[in-house]
Parts: sequence; C-alpha cells; structure tokens
Amino acid sequence: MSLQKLDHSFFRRSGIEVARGLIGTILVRRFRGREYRARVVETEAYVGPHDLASHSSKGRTKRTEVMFGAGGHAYVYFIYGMYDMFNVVASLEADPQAVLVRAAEPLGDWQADLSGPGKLARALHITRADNGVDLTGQKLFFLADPSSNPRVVRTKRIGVEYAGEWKDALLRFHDADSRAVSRPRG
DNA sequence: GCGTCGATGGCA
DNA sequence: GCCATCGACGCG
Repeated sequence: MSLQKLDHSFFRRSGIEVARGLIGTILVRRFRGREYRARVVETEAYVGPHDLASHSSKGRTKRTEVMFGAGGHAYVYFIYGMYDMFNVVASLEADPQAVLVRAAEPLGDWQADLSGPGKLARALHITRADNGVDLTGQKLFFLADPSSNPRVVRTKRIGVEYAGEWKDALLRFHDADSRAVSRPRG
C-alpha cells in the first residue's frame, strides 16, 4: 500500500486545523533529481489579518499576495538577510491564513538537521523560487501517514513578542515525543 | 547550559 | 528600523 498525498481539501481548512493536521505527515521534496522525505514535527498557525503576528496583518502586498489565494500553495519568504521560511497557505481565497513548517525529522537514506524553519528550508532547498507552488504537485507535497499517531502539544509561537495580545496565543503545535523540535517547550 | 549578539537584505 | 533565525561566543 502506498501513502496518500494530502489534497486541496486538507489545506482548505482553518490554519489551526492544518497546523495540527500536518504534525506526523511526511513532507516530500523533489529537487535536482533527488527526493527528500521528512516527518513534520513542529508547525505554527498564522490565522488571519487580525493576528498581529501574521504578515497578512500588514495588508495585501506583493510579498503576501499568495496568502490571499486558495489554500494548498507554498508561501515562502526571505528574512534576516539569509533565511527562507516555508509556509503552507491554508483556508480559502481572500482568507489569508498560513502555517509555518518549523521542524521535521529526516526519513530514509539521508541525514540533516531540520530542527528550525531556517535550517529546514535550507536543507530541503526551498527558496523564494518556490513561492506559490501547488502543494499537491510533484516538487513539494505531503503524504498522510496513518501509522503515525503523534502526541501533539500546543504552545505559544516563537519569535513573535512584538505581536501584542497575539504573542501568547497557543498556535504552535509539536510532537511531544520528537527530539527534532526547535525548542522543547514554548 | 544559558544569555547575548552580529550577520545580512528585503520590506513597509 | 525591524524582522515567523541561527550559530558563535563568553561565562564560570
């Protein structure tokens, strides 16, 4: 039996549902003739323009445009002069929600430190060139893993101290039993 | 093990 | 000027 690819109906739900649902799934990246697989262990939800930690709270700009489209596409942005961040757009058109993929565990025949969003994107060769790609396509997609039943913990998000009342919202999800999360507790 | 800080560039 | 980060460094 083969694992099933997550389809558009998976992504066209709330950011919270998508963030929670991605824990334990398998991220598949195909790049330059190679395939990389990793088990997702940490995500964060950015739930809309009212969420002051979300880039969409700054309005619709060239950078955030893809978030305003339908769920199931990649939102990749560049930050701190050196890191690309890989996000999954959630929900429906005109409801700009997204999920930051923060950490994963390499699967199969390769090793990498994927314990943090900067490291994860770099190791998987995910860059701004992937902004907008369809996550049900061939280069970047997720597989459901029915054999995975992670114990999911919910904490506040990392690095959003500027976000006023939203800084403490419990919108970070991680596998409590994974050692690959970017930080054990939030 | 922990806190602090510099790198480095796009963005509003 | 700030930032959804990381790694190097100093401490003791």
